[in-house]
Amino acid sequence: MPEGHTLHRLAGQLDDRFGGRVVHAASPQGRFADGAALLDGRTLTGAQAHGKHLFVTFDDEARVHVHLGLYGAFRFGTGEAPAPVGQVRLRLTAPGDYADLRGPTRCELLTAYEAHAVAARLGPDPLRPDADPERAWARISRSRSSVAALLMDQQILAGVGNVYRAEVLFRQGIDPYRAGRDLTRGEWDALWADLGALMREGVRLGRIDTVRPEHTPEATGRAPRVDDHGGEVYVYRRAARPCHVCGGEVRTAGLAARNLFWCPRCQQR
DNA sequence: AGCGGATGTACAG
DNA sequence: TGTACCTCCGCTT
Repeated sequence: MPEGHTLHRLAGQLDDRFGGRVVHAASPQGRFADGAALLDGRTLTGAQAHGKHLFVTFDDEARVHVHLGLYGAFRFGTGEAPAPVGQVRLRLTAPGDYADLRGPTRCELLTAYEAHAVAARLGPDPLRPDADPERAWARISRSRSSVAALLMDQQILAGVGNVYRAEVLFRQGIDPYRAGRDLTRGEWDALWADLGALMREGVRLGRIDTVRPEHTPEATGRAPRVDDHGGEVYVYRRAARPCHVCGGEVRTAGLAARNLFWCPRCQQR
């Protein structure tokens, strides 16, 4: 379930479980065998996320750069690690703890310099304290592209995916097809602030929950959402269903090879 | 049992 | 713009 919040949460979990410890690294599947061999027996010094990219640092300054792509995932376990089932790209173990990485689109060993270069290509990440929203606004406020496309562009904003895009535009009442350069400064400030709040909540809970208290199933009596991303949302994957706020029909359309969801009645600004 | 879609990205043309 | 990547899960049969 990888949007930016997932990677920040993973960085924290890797830090908690393996930070400062000597780890055993292996690639049961074999596709990261060379990298795992170089890391095996080293001390894992820390893990950081920048947008959807994860960097795990070791005592020789080498970094593992991981991008989960659409279906990559880490799974953590305690106790003795069981024999790997299926395709495990990277397994990290330390006494009493293990972590399995499956299905990433990238898992590679980088130098500190190369890792910095990867991060430098990304826009500001609402989850990072060092993020500078002015960098994103400078691009957005000059662009003729739709705000929906701009929010997903990792060189403009890092960490926002299809769920946060749909949900933040709904919460701010912004029509996804509006051009970036037609947004007001006030609208941008509200988008940035809301993304930060939503994504921090996502890190805390481990799921994407965007529905305000007054619109929750408990408050309105409607049936709670049950699906594989787990959270309560306004519009994401709710095409043709009634809007939680106005009761109108949620719409969907393709936009840059992704499915966009929005409520035309609530999002007219 | 098998199909298709998914919270993402990169590359071909 | 389309397709490949290569994993999981829900849905259909």
